[in-house]
Amino acid sequence: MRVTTKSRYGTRLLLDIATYGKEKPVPLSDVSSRQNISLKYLEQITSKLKKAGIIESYRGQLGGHRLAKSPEKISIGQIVRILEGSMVIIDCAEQGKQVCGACNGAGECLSRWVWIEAGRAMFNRLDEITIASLLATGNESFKKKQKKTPIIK
Amino acid sequence: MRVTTKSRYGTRLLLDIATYGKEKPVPLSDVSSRQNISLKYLEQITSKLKKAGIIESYRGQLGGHRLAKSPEKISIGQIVRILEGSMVIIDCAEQGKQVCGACNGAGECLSRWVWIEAGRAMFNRLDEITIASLLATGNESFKKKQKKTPIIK
DNA sequence: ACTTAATACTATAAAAATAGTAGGAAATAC
DNA sequence: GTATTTCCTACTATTTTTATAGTATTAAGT
Repeated sequence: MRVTTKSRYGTRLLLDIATYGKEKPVPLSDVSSRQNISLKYLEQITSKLKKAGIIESYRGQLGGHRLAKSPEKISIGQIVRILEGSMVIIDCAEQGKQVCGACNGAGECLSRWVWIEAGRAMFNRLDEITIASLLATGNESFKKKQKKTPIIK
Repeated sequence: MRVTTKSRYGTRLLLDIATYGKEKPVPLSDVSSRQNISLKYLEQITSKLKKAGIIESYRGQLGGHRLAKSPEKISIGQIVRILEGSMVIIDCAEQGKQVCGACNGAGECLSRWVWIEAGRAMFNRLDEITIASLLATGNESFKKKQKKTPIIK
């Protein structure tokens, strides 16, 4: 169980655009070299973010991407929902989807609720964190936590 | 991003054992037919749960598995930690693991904290839910919802 | 002792998801 | 017209997940 690179790269992409895109659109080639992420892969990510109204894009020379909303209004929860393939912890727990056949047997319906809860807890937290809050306060609160996590090698 | 079948089957397995294993050990063949999960796959899951001290196993005829702890002391968080391949949301956010190279670049260290938070929020919730609490609250409210519907594994 | 029913272990294979590439078309600035 | 950029679609490689298979071991019942 892990957040895929789409969400992780997407978050870094938006942090990058938020940081460097105040004056002018940020081209992906810049993001690619700063973040060390494949240009072509970034293109796929921006495509989704654009369709979802998170960023706006400009073609041609001097083109690039910028945030379509203020960083306060972009939560990590949104980003993950947009970029992650299967949104919630298990497919059949998603809204509107059919309940799985195993629900007939003992246990699955009980446990299905658990995964809904797990996803809810995670997204509740992720919805509290925004691009703005990350840029503003994330740096310091992170540095404190980082001391607790030993860096090996 | 999804919880794998290991955790989901594992939870159902333990619910099953908790339900049917009060008197005698529960053989996996029973669990397999009740839960409609491959016997061989269940064997792999029990192996991990046994090593982690969640269940105890008995070979031979009349053998099977039973809980090694009281159901109150088995949380879903534990189960997921034991059965899920990459425990936390991203590998490099796990305790004791090397921080990824991208942390040197802008953004990743900021965002890395996010995924740690996400995992923390999820596990905090999952640690509150136990096999016992599931069985206690679940039996009435969830068995009603069971319907015959398409199978999603 | 022999049969049966179970776990234990290790290896392998099939399927699905993830991660990344490739090539070219369209737009825009100079 | 050229350089730089997004846009779009398809493809491929890799990894992870999800099993299956086969054999060995253990214990109970007869």
